[in-house]
Amino acid sequence: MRKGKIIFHVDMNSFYASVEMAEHPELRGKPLAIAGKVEDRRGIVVTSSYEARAHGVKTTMQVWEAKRKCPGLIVKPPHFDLYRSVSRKLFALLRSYTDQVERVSIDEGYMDVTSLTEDRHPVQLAQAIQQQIKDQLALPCSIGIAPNKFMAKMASDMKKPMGITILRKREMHKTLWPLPVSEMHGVGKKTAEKLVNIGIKTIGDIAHYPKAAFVEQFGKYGERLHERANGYDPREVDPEAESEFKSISQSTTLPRDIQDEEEARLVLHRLAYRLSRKLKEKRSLAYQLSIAIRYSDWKNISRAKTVQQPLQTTEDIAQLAFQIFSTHWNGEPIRLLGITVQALEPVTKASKQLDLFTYEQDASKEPLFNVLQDLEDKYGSSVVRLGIDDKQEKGK
DNA sequence: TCTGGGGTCCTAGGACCC
DNA sequence: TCTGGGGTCCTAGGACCC
Repeated sequence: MRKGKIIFHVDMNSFYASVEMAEHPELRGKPLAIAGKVEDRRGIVVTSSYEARAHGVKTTMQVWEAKRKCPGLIVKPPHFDLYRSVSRKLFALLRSYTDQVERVSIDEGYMDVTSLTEDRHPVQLAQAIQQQIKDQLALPCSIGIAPNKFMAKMASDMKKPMGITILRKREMHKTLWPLPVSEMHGVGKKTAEKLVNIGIKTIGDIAHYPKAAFVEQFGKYGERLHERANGYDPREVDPEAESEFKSISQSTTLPRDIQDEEEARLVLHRLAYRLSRKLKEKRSLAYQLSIAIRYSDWKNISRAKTVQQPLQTTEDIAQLAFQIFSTHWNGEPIRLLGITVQALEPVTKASKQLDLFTYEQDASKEPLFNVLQDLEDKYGSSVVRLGIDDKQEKGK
């Protein structure tokens, strides 16, 4: 006979803002927002402290609007190197309890603590972890405790900051099922609308909907939603998952829309340079490249090409990206350009006739670099990811 | 004077092959 | 003499997540 598993979901509260407060105690208790590129249209709130949220500050809000809602708001630029380094310490701390730790992002992860809870109550273990994170990193977190990943994730969301929540299967009817579908992890704005339109308003409504009919309407995705709503989620905690990346991308929203092919070429070259660096850091080659264009009306297109000779250098990536670009750009003003590489392969396995192990020269020696640097000085560099600890607004 | 950047997974159609 | 089925690869787009 087998007992079920016990899974923790550890979710840092308001991570970037909390790290800043840990680093700068004078900020504690104040309304704080982290925002990139305040000077142009890319200047939006990445995350904010609970004090700021109390005034209505939200992720993705423009800085001027956030300040209007919260006049005392302190705005700081993000320090990603710092956040990454704190994140490494956090996960080292979690791994000191068990190697069954899966990092899902800079500020959240799952732990399979089944074996640790044989002689220890899960809540007591969660308290110990939470307290240690507080003591050593001066950071608040919430921990969800449940028999699977989905329920643990939902649980960690229920009490913030510094919450510990157990979600049991036998109590789903009063904890999980009354929640609106929009609160369900995996249900976004579009699906929530569709569900509500056919009378499915709560997670319980999903759970009780006839499964076959649900799968018919929503496919494989629907099947998973239905299973999860019923408390079933077979996904294992996978410590290796993070290293099995499938694509790498670089994109940038331009400070102003551009309509000039030469400017686009320079931007693509700069993206190619960064992408090439990432590929080399990860010791990978790519066999597929796609570019993304967002037009000023927010229409997105992507165009891909698979190649026989693997890509890694700036010049190879830039050349192919520009070739695809020039055949597919419709001439309208461009808001965003991006390059993604896929079909990746470790460099060690790749054909060795290609001299790809050597790194390119430092970028500052590239003749194009100065031009690109000028462009960047003029336009600013790319920003960051948002939504740390925030439930992204799913519309309502 | 709207709305960033980096990912994953799924679907669906067409090409091509046997 | 209007008619297959299965498999794989490639491409484009969309939904979702943090």
